[in-house]
Amino acid sequence: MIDDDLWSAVGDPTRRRMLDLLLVDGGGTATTLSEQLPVTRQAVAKHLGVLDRVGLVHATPLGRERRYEVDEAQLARAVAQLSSVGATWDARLQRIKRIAERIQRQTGEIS
Amino acid sequence: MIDDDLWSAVGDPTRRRMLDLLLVDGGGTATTLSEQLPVTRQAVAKHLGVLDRVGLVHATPLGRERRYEVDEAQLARAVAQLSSVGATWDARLQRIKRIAERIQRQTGEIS
DNA sequence: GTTGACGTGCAACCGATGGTTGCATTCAAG
DNA sequence: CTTGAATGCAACCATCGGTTGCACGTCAAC
Repeated sequence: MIDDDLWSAVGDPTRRRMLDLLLVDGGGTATTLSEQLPVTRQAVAKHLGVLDRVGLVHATPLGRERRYEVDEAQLARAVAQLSSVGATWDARLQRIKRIAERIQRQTGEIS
Repeated sequence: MIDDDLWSAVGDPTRRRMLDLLLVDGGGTATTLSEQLPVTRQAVAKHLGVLDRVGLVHATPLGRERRYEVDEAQLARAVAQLSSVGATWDARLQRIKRIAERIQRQTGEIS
């Protein structure tokens, strides 16, 4: 079954870009992330809270800053669910297509 | 580039279930969908509006009802984008892992 | 044709959420 | 100790998913 919390966490475009930045930079703080994003630091902080709550990132206090890093295992889980839903729809599409072809073939035989 | 509108359209769990129902039933109306969902007809109607606006479904007035069907090509596009983002993250994760291994190897050589 | 039932559309309302601004707090550095 | 950078907290606003209520068509049956 799919985890709606994980999906909706990844569903927000800003959070997706944040995950991307955290991956390429190998971690970051709310301030450093907000500098590379079109939103304020506070908005980034809220998003980090959401990502933390579903376990996609993990915070470590470092001096006066709060460094966040991606939890690779959890992100891998999220990726797996994405591809799972995609595969389901893909299968349904192909099934519909097969049925459509079969019906067309039968109709052809009848007429 | 990724299409945020398409993504956020399939980002909602109710809309995902609606797409699923439309696929297995081969189409439906706001009323028939709401009977198979834990939300009201009006909520379903709003979601159908969203899906229609991004081209994932297509409506055809039929007597007094309004029948909706999935636009397979557009859904295929959405699936492609899902797997695209997933692949990007997957690649980043593996790259990080490779770098980590290399650093570990170097550290091992140094120490 | 009227009546009634079914399906739809529109509007108002509510709670959650993504976003903002502003301010208080903490901690490193001079 | 004071200053500046980083965080945290609170209030506020717009949007969105969801609801209820009502008005408008349309099909069918009397």
